[in-house]
Amino acid sequence: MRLTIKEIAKRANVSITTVSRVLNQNKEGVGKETRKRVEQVIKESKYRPNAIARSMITKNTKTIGLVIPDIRNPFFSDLARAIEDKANKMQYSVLLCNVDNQLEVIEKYLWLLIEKSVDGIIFSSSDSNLNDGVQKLLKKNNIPVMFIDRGDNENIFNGVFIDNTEAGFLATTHLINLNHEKTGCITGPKSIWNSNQRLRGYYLAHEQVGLKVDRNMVKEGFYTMKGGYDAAKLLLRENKNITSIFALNDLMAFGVYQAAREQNILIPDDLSVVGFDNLSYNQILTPRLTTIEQPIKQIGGVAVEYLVKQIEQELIIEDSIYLETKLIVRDSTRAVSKD
Amino acid sequence: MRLTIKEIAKRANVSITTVSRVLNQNKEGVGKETRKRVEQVIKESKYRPNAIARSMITKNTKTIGLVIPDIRNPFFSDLARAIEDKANKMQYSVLLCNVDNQLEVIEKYLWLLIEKSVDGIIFSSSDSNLNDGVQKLLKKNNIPVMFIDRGDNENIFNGVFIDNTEAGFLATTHLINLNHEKTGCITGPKSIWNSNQRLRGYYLAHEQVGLKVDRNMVKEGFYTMKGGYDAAKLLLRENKNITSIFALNDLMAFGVYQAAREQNILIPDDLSVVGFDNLSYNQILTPRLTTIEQPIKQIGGVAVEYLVKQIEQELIIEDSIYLETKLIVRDSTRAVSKD
DNA sequence: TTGTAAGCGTTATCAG
DNA sequence: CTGATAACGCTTACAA
Repeated sequence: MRLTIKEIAKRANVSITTVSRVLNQNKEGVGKETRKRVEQVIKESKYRPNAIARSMITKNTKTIGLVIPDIRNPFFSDLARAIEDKANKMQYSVLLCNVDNQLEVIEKYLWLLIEKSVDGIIFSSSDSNLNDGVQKLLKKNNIPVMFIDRGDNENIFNGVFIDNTEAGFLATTHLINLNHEKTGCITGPKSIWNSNQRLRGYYLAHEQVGLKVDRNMVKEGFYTMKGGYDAAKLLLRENKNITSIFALNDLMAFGVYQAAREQNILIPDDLSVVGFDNLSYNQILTPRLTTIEQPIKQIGGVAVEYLVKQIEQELIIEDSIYLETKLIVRDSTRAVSKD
Repeated sequence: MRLTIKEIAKRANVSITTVSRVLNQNKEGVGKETRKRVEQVIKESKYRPNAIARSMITKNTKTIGLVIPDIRNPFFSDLARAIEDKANKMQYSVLLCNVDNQLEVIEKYLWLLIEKSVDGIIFSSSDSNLNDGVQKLLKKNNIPVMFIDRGDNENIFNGVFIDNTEAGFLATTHLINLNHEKTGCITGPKSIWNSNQRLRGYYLAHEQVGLKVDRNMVKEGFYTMKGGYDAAKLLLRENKNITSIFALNDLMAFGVYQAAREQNILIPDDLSVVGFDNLSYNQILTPRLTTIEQPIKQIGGVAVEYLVKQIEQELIIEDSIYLETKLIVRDSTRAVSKD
């Protein structure tokens, strides 16, 4: 059986209270000699306090739930890593939940997280609205939640975001400034809010300079490589005069590269491409991809930080946090000569 | 405050024991009427039992720790996903631990997992030997451990593996059969056992046909894209007559593609490339990469399955499990004409 | 079928 | 400075 505080107390010839004090308070409450003896016994016995029992009293588990669509998506693995690092630094552990954007799975997991008494939840899912029941449950159980990347429409919970519209505008304007008048756009799933925002930026950028966007120029690519590939093929087939493509995430931009290569379309000579996310693994692409950088590490870090603030200071974060994006111009975009 | 079983008992006008019975046993022990009433109250109150309190009694947490180098490595995110899926199906949650192959971090995390009383651990790290103290601790606390991908030299714990030597042999033989007599090899870190095994397969394949391997033909690529890129450049510079490269994981093969493209070396015309892992995201590569398929999903699934077996049946798995690999021939390898 | 009570391993309260 | 003792919210004998 596992060692308990009781056994340590016995071995050190003190009360369990004293052992507990040694375990928890660093300075006061225990005589120097006693402390030394207890510490010695703890070390010798390789005793570790039972966090479960501790949680019963303290009402915290030092654990946060991370709810994301799929850890295999490199955007989310980058994010998960950032979150885990920061959480770890702040003495929290991370429970991983892949929910595939499925409402039932999300709901099931949230119930589980409640049962397991996580101290807080970091949440990112396409479904912009949490199931109503779960929402109330989270509120009722007073579990702090931070959204990242993808928000809830009703702003019941706060989060860490970027200005997707602005970023979409930025990327599109970059292409327009390069004289591209026929820019296709490959979007994420229609249900995902941030994709719609980025698309909105794309439209706004065109509007601002009086450019009209053809209906055929916008295709849904589902935020996947394959989706981007398929959408690019459609785009290239239906629009002979297309000169550039704005993919609303890097994954889909990869798909565009693939489609272009298959059709012997040269990037950037024949086609300029802009992505979104600046995933670490897009280094592999030749030519290097021009893209919007999301401060993923920072997003994760800030999310944890504010979540812990809410947890420990029982503070309510009034507003969502918005972090800056940046256009990173590399080699996949080039100016076209004006007609 | 959060609802407790006591409150539910009060509301349903029964004892907490009865509520507990309704919560846990599905068929017996409670009268039909009573059960119905209690279930009704539970539902209305949106009551969820406190898993922490339950764990105190039952001595299990329905949680497993997943210790891996870095979730951003697509091999490990594929694996993590597989593990999480299977664990979830078996009613377990997954605590994520990125340890970057650093011994202190590993040790710190294992202590944490012990404190948190995880029911079992799935472990993958380059450092082939666990710290001795931790090893004993795991044994002493009787925590089941399954290794995956990377084992411990001393076979103190079992795991799910592939035959890396055989797979390395297979891949190399494929190239040799294609008349490649000058095949470079890009390895993982020297400290990683599975890389050494794959390299051994590479040597064996050459030996078998009486081919000598030049010292310059083997470079360390550290299992990273950048490492593969650097190693490929070295390989190409130092060996003018090289006709193929075997990268000991796909990530490094990506780096080889990049280096080749930069030097206008055509794959497979000028250079054949074989990878290892068959990561889902290597679809992006043109030409499609010939590689060794690791049954990642199965590895994760089996690891969880056997871990849970150990946990629930308190069964000791006698031997490690070895799963089959497969050579997937695609477009990155081509025969060279014999001199 | 139902309920009483002990106990899981801690922390917190209060007394000595 | 130290120690008894009561909680925490459940499950599980054991009793009725």
